[in-house]
Amino acid sequence: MPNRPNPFAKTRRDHADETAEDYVEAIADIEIASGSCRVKDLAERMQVSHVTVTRILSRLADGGLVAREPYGPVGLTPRGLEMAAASRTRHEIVVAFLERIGVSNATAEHDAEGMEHHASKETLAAMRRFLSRAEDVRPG
Amino acid sequence: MPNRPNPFAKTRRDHADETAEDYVEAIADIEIASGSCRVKDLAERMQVSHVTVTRILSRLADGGLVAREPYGPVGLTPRGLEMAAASRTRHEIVVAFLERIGVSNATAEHDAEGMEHHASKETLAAMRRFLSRAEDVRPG
DNA sequence: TACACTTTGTAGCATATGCTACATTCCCGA
DNA sequence: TCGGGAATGTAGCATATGCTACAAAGTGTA
Ligand SMILES: [Mn+2]
Ligand SMILES: [Mn+2]
Ligand SMILES: [Mn+2]
Ligand SMILES: [Mn+2]
Repeated sequence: MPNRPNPFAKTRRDHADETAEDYVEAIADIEIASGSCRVKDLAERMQVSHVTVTRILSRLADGGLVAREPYGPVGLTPRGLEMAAASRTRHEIVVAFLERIGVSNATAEHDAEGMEHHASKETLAAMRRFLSRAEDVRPG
Repeated sequence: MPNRPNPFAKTRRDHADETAEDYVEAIADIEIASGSCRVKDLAERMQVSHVTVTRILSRLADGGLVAREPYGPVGLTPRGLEMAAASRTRHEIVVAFLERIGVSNATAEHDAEGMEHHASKETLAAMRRFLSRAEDVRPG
């Protein structure tokens, strides 16, 4: 029953997972880019206050996705790492797909940030198929 | 500046418009399907309690999108009608597009309900182009 | 007409996510 | 080492969206 029979309820469920997915993905990104992730880095990335970040990180820590100690850097648990990897993969598929149908990179990044959370496995599979076919047809 | 320079902020803005867009679209749908739209119809459609619907309708009425009187049916103002038409058009484009890349109708309807709010003009234009081309290529 | 059922409204609670203002801690350079 | 700026934490407020429980209004049928 991945798709219970109401689109609006499904969208609400997608949104309930969205913050966790975006934050763990951002944490992984920032760790890779600059060695360690701080509250401040996330606040800048998300364009919210550090207060909002701190509260959300507490919840993610309670949920076993994030490792936190006061005034320390932000880390990911094994589960957080897993979710980050999956989120990044999905993000990349959606961005690549949008670009392939002719959307500019900037817009693709903007739209994908929201759309990615609503793309079901079936839709992601369709996007992947489309990308593969396009690669088959065009050389390089 | 339709795209201010942060994907997460853009996604939050998309979400801020989402409820209004979905509700006016639903109201228009229900009016067409059954002659008049009641609180109860919306609660069923959205799969939420009638309390949630009532509160949201009050806000939409304050915003000049919805016409309300106590215990009466739910109507749309001219602005509400406009928004409903635009929302429906966009919804149909996204659904048709997903189906065209091979997603089943049920999944397309589910995913589109969330994705539609994040599809920028540029992305919608790309989807439209894709649909037109596909129509050119395949007969019928 | 009267009563029962349905529908809508209201009170009050909960969670998630924003914010500013202020307190505390950390860290680096003098 | 210490003093000040940067980073983080906390208090308290706001909005949006969910809910249940109860109250009030509307509707149809006996
Ligand atoms: Mn995202
Ligand atoms: Mn969304
Ligand atoms: Mn929608
Ligand atoms: Mn819709």
